[in-house]
Amino acid sequence: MIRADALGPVRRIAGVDVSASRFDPARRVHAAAVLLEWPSLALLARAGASLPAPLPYIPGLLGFREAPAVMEALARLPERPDLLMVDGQGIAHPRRCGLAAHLGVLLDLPSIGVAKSRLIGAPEGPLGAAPGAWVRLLDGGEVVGALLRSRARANPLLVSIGHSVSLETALGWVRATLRRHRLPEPTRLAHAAAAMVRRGEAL
DNA sequence: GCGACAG
DNA sequence: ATCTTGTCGC
Repeated sequence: MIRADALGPVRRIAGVDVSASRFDPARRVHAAAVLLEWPSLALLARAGASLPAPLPYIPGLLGFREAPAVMEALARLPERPDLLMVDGQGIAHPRRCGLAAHLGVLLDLPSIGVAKSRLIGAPEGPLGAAPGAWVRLLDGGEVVGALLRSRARANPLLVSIGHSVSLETALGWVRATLRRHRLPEPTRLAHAAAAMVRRGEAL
């Protein structure tokens, strides 16, 4: 995986997320991909895919569980995005291979991980209370990501690079796609879409 | 051995 | 992740 910026002009941003029911005997993983236009953030397309989970949820192995369904959903989009935002970690992972890094490499797409909670690492220091404040996330002396205060009084987002994007650029894109919610639009809309796919509703 | 642990 | 509506507050 490439940790430096290697992305072209960004016109389309895709957001992906997965939803699953713990009671489903088929243990299906429902993935959704949304395609947004930059800079309007207008919704261009949505697609979903449901596949049986290859394995149960195991911290550290999320990529193997969710990547297949996510890749199928992305393949069903009418166009390939220029940038991918994923609900999960990028390299802020024990072996630097979280879901976002996993997907970025397999698809060779610039990718960013936007997780809602921490898997590994520790903040370099206290995080400011003001929206936009951020602090680096360290693991064994290595910078693996950042905590970003996207909204006042909301738990910070864990941003980490996936593939072909630097951490500075990743933070820039996350902040650029934030609106009035805790999660950036690509991930927020993908989350809602994935829930619809799970319920069998039309996108 | 004891905790921690994305979704 | 999911079980789940309304409600309190900015």
